[in-house]
Amino acid sequence: MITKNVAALALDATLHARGLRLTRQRRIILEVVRATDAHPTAALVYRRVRRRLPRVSLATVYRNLRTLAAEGVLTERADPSGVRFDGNTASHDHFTCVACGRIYDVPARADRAVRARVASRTGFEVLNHRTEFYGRCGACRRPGGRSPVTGQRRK
Amino acid sequence: MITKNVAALALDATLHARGLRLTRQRRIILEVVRATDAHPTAALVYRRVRRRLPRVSLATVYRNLRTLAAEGVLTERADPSGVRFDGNTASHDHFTCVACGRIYDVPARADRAVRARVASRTGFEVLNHRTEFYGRCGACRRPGGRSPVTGQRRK
DNA sequence: CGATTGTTGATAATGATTACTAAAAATGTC
DNA sequence: GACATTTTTAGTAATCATTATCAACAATCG
Repeated sequence: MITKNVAALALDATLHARGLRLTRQRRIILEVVRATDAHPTAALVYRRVRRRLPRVSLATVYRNLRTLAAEGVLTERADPSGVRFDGNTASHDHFTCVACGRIYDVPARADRAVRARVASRTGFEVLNHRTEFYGRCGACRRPGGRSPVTGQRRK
Repeated sequence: MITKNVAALALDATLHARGLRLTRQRRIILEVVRATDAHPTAALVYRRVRRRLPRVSLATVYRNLRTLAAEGVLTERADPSGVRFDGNTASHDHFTCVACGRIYDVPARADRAVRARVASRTGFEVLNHRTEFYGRCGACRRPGGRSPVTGQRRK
């Protein structure tokens, strides 16, 4: 490839500093994760990567999601439905709709007071924090939305 | 059984209202989860229950953890290391030590303002929220604690 | 008691993730 | 570019956690 965009160059440098290479597979896997805010599972990433790299192996997808998460290039999240990945590495919170299961990003408040309070109470060193909200999203609150109990559409 | 304590009676009533029975297995599984604040995995619960009921089946443990969680008698939590259970159903936050992996309970602040703010910003209905803190706990900060990077003891 | 319903233990089945390995690709050196 | 070295890949087997199945058992109710 003759041209590379700036982001790819920066990423390449980041990886190289750790003895890692920016392969075609790795780049596309990252692009797929970054292209959505739907917090995809490994299986979903695999399906989408395969549209662009039909011969990619599922193991390659898993391996790279893990590697990229370890490098901090993307983040890993777990909830009872399984492990999900998030290309948005900026600090942010999440809202999980108990009716439809969708996970929405919520901008984090700039709130170092919260960390400081926990640190002073526990004596622990707080490096990071994230809040998970649970409730019903706009779509599910409206008539026709899904009930959180029955999962059926409301009228 | 001739005597039952009040808690067991209340639980029995709760379950009966849903057509569920308080069996020996179910009661002991719950007791085991409640007896620790270590947020045990299903495998750990199984090992401990077996000390009191040597013939219990792993499937019974899974089945009941799921059932009890569905009844709201205990809660289910997931992180990248897997699914864990929490007998403390009071609203509280968590602190995960990135060095040793231990999960500590952190008393929740009485903070409806946080929920209200998210609700007004998103238009969603917020039913619940929980904050996850990450950092190094007291033991791991001290000399001899584990480095979050290498996992080795520090000197 | 007898009928009904819920539960258990044992184990098979499933699904997600990881381990393994020979071949291929990327990188560095001349 | 050719070569040696290192990393990565595809394909697949292995592992691990969880769930499904089902016949036997236990609790509950009339």
